[in-house]
Amino acid sequence: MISSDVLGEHTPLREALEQHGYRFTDQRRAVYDYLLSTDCHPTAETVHQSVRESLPTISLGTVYKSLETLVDCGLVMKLSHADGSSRYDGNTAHHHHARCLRCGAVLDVPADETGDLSGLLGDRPGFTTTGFRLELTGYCADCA
Amino acid sequence: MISSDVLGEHTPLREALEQHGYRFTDQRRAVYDYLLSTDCHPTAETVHQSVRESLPTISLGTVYKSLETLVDCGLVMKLSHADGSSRYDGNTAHHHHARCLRCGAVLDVPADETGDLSGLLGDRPGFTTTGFRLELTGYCADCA
DNA sequence: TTAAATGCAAAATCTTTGCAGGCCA
DNA sequence: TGGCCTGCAAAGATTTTGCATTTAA
Repeated sequence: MISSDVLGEHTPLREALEQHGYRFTDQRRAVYDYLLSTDCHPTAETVHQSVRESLPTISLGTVYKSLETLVDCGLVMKLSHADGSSRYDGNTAHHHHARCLRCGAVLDVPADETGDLSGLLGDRPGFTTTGFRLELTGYCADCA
Repeated sequence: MISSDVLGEHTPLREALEQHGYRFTDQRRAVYDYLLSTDCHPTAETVHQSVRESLPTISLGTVYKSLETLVDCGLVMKLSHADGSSRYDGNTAHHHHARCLRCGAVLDVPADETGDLSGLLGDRPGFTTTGFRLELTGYCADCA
């Protein structure tokens, strides 16, 4: 297949994949592009349906494999919600999530809006903390 | 079935169930007792296997239904982790979780060990925060 | 050229649901 | 006694896996 990357637009993705020993493919690019293009936090199924608009032959299995590859490269975060479903987030800037208890929507919350939480990191008895995940719960503007 | 609750030991559970319009049953009691007895955060399957030691005929379906009932009563928390699996926690005191990135163990972290995070609550543009869930990630003592 | 990735479909998991019979209130 | 709850099994949903074919490097 002829890549549309002739102008070098996807160099960061290409380099991240190469660094982890993966190949650059149209499927992985399409999945990544879609995650970057949206603020929502789609399920694998949603990713599949959306990516099929530009790549009609991509299979759901490949979407799962591509997502796993991107997570392994650190380009994408895998989230899990209280309802147990897995969702994916292509926004790698440090941020948290706010989940509406009524409608289930998930919004991004920039880290600088929550104050300095770096005190959470470091050693405590029995556990060395290298990171954390924070999910705010409450009500979005529409449901408040 | 003859209840072993003749001494009133399970009054809190009984009252919580009644308050929400549910009946008190041996299956629900056994599931709840098991969650209170352990510090780990078991999956539904683990709950089933453990509860069967005292209640050999309980089915996995009933375990799922009992867990859902207990969650609805606010007696149990349903957790979901980055790996997508659902787990359950019978510790209702305010606490956070620390998940080991290597072995997957989940430890409880008392809220008073993480400093005051109450500043996270309240209104921000577009979202009213009523609570939050914090998961520390890092390495447990065995894996550090 | 060749090892890795894809597409497809089957399999494996995990969770929910429907129903006949049993049990709590 | 009446209606909720259980156990069972089947269905549904989600995710993984195996393999022949295709493709990136």
